[in-house]
Order: sequence, then structure tokens, then C-alpha cells
Amino acid sequence: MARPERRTVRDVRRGNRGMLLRTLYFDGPASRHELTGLTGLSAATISTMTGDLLAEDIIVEAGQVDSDGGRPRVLLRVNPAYGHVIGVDVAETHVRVELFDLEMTEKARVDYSLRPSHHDIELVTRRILAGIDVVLADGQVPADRVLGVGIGVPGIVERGPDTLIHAKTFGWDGVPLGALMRAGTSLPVFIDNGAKTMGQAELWFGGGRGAAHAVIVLIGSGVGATVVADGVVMRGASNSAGEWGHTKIALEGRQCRCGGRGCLEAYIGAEGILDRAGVPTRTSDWQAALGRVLETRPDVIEETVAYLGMGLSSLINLLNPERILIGGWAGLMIGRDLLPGIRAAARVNSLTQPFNATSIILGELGPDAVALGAATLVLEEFLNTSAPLRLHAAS
Amino acid sequence: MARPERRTVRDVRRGNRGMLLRTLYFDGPASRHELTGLTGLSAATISTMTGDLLAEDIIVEAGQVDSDGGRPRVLLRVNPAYGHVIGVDVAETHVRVELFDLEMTEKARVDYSLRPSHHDIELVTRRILAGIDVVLADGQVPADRVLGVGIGVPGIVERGPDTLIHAKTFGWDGVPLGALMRAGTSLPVFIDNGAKTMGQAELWFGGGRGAAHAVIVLIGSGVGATVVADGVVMRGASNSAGEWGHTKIALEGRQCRCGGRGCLEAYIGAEGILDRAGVPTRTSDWQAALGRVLETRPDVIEETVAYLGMGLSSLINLLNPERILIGGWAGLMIGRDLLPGIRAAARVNSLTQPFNATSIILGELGPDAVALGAATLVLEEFLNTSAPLRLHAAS
DNA sequence: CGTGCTTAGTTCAATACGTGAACCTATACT
DNA sequence: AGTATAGGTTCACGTATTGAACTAAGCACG
Repeated sequence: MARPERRTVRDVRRGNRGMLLRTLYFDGPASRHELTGLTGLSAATISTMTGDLLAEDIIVEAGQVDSDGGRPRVLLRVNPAYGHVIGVDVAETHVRVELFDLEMTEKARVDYSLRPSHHDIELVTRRILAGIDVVLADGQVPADRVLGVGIGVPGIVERGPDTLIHAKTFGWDGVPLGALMRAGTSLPVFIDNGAKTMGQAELWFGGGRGAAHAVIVLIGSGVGATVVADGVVMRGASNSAGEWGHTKIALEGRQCRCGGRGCLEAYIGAEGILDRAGVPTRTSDWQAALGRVLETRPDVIEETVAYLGMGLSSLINLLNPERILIGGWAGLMIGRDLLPGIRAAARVNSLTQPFNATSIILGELGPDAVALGAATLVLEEFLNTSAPLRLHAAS
Repeated sequence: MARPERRTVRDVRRGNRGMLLRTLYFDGPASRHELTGLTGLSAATISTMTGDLLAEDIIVEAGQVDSDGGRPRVLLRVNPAYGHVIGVDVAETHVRVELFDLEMTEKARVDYSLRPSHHDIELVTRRILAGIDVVLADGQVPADRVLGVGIGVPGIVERGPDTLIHAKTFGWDGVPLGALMRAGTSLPVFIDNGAKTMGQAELWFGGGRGAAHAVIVLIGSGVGATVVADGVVMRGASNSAGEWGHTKIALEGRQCRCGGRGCLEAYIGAEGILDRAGVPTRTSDWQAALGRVLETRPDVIEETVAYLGMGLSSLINLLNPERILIGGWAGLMIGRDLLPGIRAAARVNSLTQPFNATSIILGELGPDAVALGAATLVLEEFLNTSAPLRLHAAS
């Protein structure tokens, strides 16, 4: 039972303005006249609202289109230089900070490598803050033109005033990354799980565009998923929804690093595949190792496809998505050649109706999209609220 | 990416009025003054809005509360007699039609038994239409005081102008129940899967009250689930979300009636349990048979609990609900004594964080709640829109 | 070259909504 | 009877969308 908030007339404006801006962002450039059709708003409203947005420099004119016999249409578009967004990818081996304009064109990037098992939270925070300064300098963007910073981290992100992070592999147990960031910068900070920010990137700019019900599946050494229902990333009661990798596919099955047994991840995660193939998991280059398994061990691969089909069918039956994207470095490697087999394996295990409603395709964005997705969190906020800039960066 | 609709000032009213009505329905009776706190609306707005609702007879005064030193508070509540709703349960062996007032007090009911494999759509439609007339006569409610009819049916409900039903067990393959109903009555008709209407009933009036993220699990001879995300029942791309019973828990496992192998339903559905216990599934009284297995076959039951724990853990990990309700006749039988064991089995297979965020409890409403839940579809529509009555029942 | 036609975009009065402040109302206590 | 207190109503105001009237900018054709 949803309990929506009280609304006032001003919320109407906020909502409609956000819709106009999103329409212009995704379907633009467009003329005022076209916008009436796209948004459902009257010409009068479009006129006043575009007037405001032009005055605020949030949108700009983008040329004219001659019409045969009639006043030419003036095209409008979101001003890509109105503001910039920063995305951060905090991973096992590196901290990456990227600067984008509003069209998500990368303007600058910096990488800091992390020594394994050297994930001190203060160190990571310092790297992020330093990275922000570096990309702003490189991109020649003043801090007061930045709409915010999005950060993708491993583990579970507990929302709250301090934004606590729980990441076993990093030894982070309730680390207040949000509070630490906000102490170091006045920019608005958004933090989410890295797998979810990757999903967000696929949803907005990759293979998930336009899908209202989708699941973005991530297969790397671990296995996760981003569930999108009614166009919104599903978060659950404590923001940990999407843990698909620990779905059980066998009673008393293979040991998983989560401590449980029979987890999907223990079968189709890169580590699980290598282990099933008898390859020592202490390999230096996992990608190469997985490549060799793909070429030389059809038995293991066939089994992998079968398990993956089982896992996907659970998603299809339970969630009835219109699209499933397979991503993550291992997912892309496996999927490149074996997608037809994966589809067949999913079909065998799925109910006809929901299977037919689903298309199973590869992700488009590669494994580097964590920072892009994190930056998208900022963009999303901007497009929804179109909050006038500069207020936050005051202090 | 959600694309919200254009909004006007009148949507503000509709939304706020709906919120006021829902507040009064679930937290009422309440005084105007209390409503300002509960809704966040100003006293002025509450005053004009309650004035309208009183004039329309949708709400009524419900006595006064003396305050020590000050004007007494006048309590307001939803008028239970303002309108009535009808719920229909179309099941294997019967068609049941129930009449409720707005407080969901049953005012009349009628049952028609169906001969097995005699589920002709015209026959069922005739029974429903006749049942509507009967309950209205019995309850002495004129048709123009009925807000609508909700129908719970087996199988997949394909939304659209005709509301097609696909139910293998009934031999219904795209049967236009919606169109047939609308041809036979001018009342608004809402149709949904029966498992989902039961879930809806638990969510509104049973153990799910107040939960924003919940899963209502249904274990009968089949196994299903109603997934609630952000307070809304999840439907997916083609309205078939919630098919939890065919989640695979074993590669090449037990044969399921869906045609697949290793489905959860084949292990923990009543039929699956009896079969695993070696009881012939041609029994006349399944409940008694399951009761005997519960008493005499601890081995089978222990196994069942383990499988159920596996299945629940998939839900916990993937969806991160705050509450899981176990319902359905078999679910209630198993759960009555074995809930602690089920919880333990779920814990073993779940990640710590999401497991701790979930409470696993029994459903409160028993298996007869299909019609109640179906009627709740009408109630939901009414509370959201508070559409002035009588317009539909015109013809 | 100017008149009419067509399409794009703007302005304005009408209408709807929620809100704060001033106001009215109904009780208890003294 | 008077006063304090709390509940409830009224109204001017600011903000929102909209349809209708209007202006703007091009083309075709005589």
C-alpha cells in the first residue's frame, strides 16, 4: 500500500518540468510544437516552461527546421555544458574518477591503483577527493558547475545520513563513506552498489533503454543483478535487492564463498567455472583462463549454459521482465558465442507465456560502466528535479 | 525509466483526496485536526475536502471526543454503506460470489459448484452474472450502489480491452472473460489471477498490512507468490510476475506438471509432498492426506522444510522484502508447527543482511480470501480515485 | 510585390488548488 | 458569567494549466 506524499500545485510544476527535461534529453532535440505532442502538455505551458529553462541556460536552441509553407520550427535541446557530473568506481584494484558533461561525454578521467587488501577507508576517501580535483582541473570545469558526485562501491550500501557501506572483501563493516565524503566536499554525493550503478548505466545508455521491466544480470567473479520494475531500480527494504548470485540451484551443492552451498554464483561465476574446469583459481589472468576453458572444455561450458538457463528462468518466471541483459566481463565472454544456447536453456526452464515476453540480449556497455552509472545517479536527480544549480556548492 | 504522465492542478486534488480517504479508511476514525497531522495537508484543505466528502456521503461523522478544555473533536470515518463491492472466486470446483460493504464486511454470498472439467466459459460467465443478482437481492443492495466487481481466476490474465484468460487446467486459451462480463453487466469489472487477489487480501487486511516490500507465498497443490515492491503488487511486462513455483532448485530434478524438471512446486506443492511420501495423488481428501504425512513422515517433512527454505532464501536475496507471508492451505498446515524450522532453513541459505531485514510469518486469512482480495481490487480503485459513484451503473 | 495560406509560438483571462492568517465555535474550568 | 483552550472555517494570495485569441515567420501564387 503506497502512501504517496501530499502534493501542492508547485509539485505539478516540478513534475511537468522534469518530464519536459527528460523528454528533451532522450528524444531531443525537439521543437516546442513537437513537445506538446511528446509531453501531453498544452502549447501555452510548453511556451512558458521552455522560456524559463532557456533563461536558466538549462536548455539551448539547436537550429531550425524549415517547414514547407509555415514558420520554421526552432529546435531545443538540453545544454550539455550547463553542468557536469562526476562518477567514481571504487573497485578491488583501483579507484577511478571520471568527469562527464550532461550528455555523458567523458571530459576527464583519473585512475588510482589500490594494493590488494589495502582498502583503508581514509585512503579511498582521499583518493576520491583528490581525483575530483584532478578531473576538474583537467577538464577545466569550475567546481560550481558540478551537479554532484556518484560513487559505485562493492557490497551493501545502507542508506541513511551517513551512508554506511558493508563490504566483506574490503574489510568494511559499516564504514560511513557518505559522511566522510560530505566532510571533504560540498558537492552532493550519491552512493550505490557498483553492480547497481552498472545496471543503471545499461538501463539509461545501454541495452536497457526504454524498458520498463528489465533485469540486468552481471557475471564477473561474482554474480549479481539489477532488477528494474516499472522503470525504477528495485531496492527492497534495506537496499540490498538484486542478490541473484546466491539463489540456490542445488540442495547441498557446491560451496560458495558466501558460506552457503549450492549458490548459482558457485556454478556460473568466473571462479566457479574455472574451479569446475579444474583450473587453479590462483591464476593471474582470469580472463585468459576463462577464454581457454571456453575453447577447450565444451563439457564445462555446456554445463555452465544449463545452470545459467536455470538461473535466468527463475528471473523470467518470478519477475516477468520484457528484457534481460547479460553483462559483466565473464557474462559478455560467455554470451558472445553462446547466446542462442543460453536462450534455449532458459526456454526449457521457463513458462511459455513469460518466456515469450522476454528478450535475452547482451549488455552493450562493457565492465567499465560502473563510473558512468554512478554519474547517472546524479543525472537522474538533475533530470527529475532540475534543481537550479549552484545552491549546493556554496560553502 | 519511468515516464510519468502530465499533471494538472486537478490531479493534485485527486491525489490528495485519495490520500485523505485512504488515511481515514486505515487509520480512521479521525478528527479533522488529526487528519492534518496524518496527511500533511493544511487545516484549510482538510476542511474543504472533508466538506465535499461529507456532502457526497462518502464519509460520515462518527461521534465526538471530549477534550479537557476546548471544543470537542468531531470524528470522521468512511461511510461503510456508501457503496458495496463484489468479489468473485472462480476455482476448480466452484464459482463463489460475495458481496461486501466498504468495510469489507460480508453481506451475502452464493456458491455454485462446478463439475470437474466442465469449465465452459459461457457457463462460468452465466454463474457469475447470476451470482451478482443473487447477492444483491439477498443483501438488499440496489445495483447502482455497487462500485464494481472483482474476479479472481486461475491462470494468466492478459490485460487489454477484452481481458483474456489463459488457464490450462480449465482449457481456457485466451478466453475473453472481460468482454463477456462487460456485455452482461454495466458494473466496472476488475480481473486478476486468484493467487494475486489472495495476496492482495493479505496485503490489505491480513498479515501484510503496512508493508511496503513484501512477498505473499501461496502453497496449495500449486505454488505461487505475490511480490509487493514499494507498496504495489508487481505485475511485470505481461502481468504474469509472481510465478515462484517454477523456480528451479535442481538440475534434472523431479518432473513438474508444467513440463519442466526440478521446479520448487514439484517438491513443496501439496502434490509434490504427497508424491515424495509415496501417497497416491488420487486421494479424495488432500488435506487429510497431507495431515497424515505431517504426523507420520518426519523424513519427508524435514526435506520439505529444507526445500522451502531454499525457495524462500531466493526471494529474500533477490527481493529483500521486509516481510514474507506463508499462505495457501498447504502452506498454513506446514507452517503452523514448522515455522521455526522454516525460518532456520531460510537463514542457512540467505545472506545475513537481507535475512535480518525480513520477518517470516504465517498468512492470516486462510484460503477463502480469493473473493475478498478480488473485491479489494474494486476498493483500491475507489480509494485511489474516489470516483463519484453511479456514473458507471447508468446504462 | 503583395496577398493569402500555413505552421510555430506567445499572451491573457479563466479556472483550480493548497496555504497562512484571521476568524468563528464549542467545550471546561474558575 | 467570564476566560482559556482547542477544533474548525473563511478568504485573499500565489502558483499552476489551459483554451482562445493573437503574433511571427515562412511559402505560393498571381
